Amino acid sequence: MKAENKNFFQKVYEVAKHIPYGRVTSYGAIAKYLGAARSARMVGWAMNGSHNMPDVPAHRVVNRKGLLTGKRHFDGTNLMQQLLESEGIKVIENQVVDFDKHFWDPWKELG
DNA sequence: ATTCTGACGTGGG
DNA sequence: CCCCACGCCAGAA
Repeated sequence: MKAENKNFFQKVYEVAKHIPYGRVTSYGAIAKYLGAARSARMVGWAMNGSHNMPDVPAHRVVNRKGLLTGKRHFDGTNLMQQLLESEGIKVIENQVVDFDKHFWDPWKELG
């Protein structure tokens, strides 16, 4: 793991921490915001390492369709969905309802 | 070194 | 909307 990646991870965590309660965003949005639009997968990988990090709501990060693709990386089978629903976000068939409505744009909030 | 695999996204059909 | 192919890059085997 290169030093730059570590910084990249840190940036991802920082952005993720800013996701407001009851809002969601996509991996691609974060990647683009960080200037790594072509490496959206790395954002997901960064989330893989977010387990150690406190205050990193990985459950608020989904793919572009609002699909809870990372649900299996959480403990249990529906922890991710539970967390989202506890924040007032409806989830049906592993998919966020009204995704565009709950979508949080990093550009809009962070500049 | 090589070949998958994957918490993704885009574009064509 | 769906499906498919491709680009992307870090790990695992």
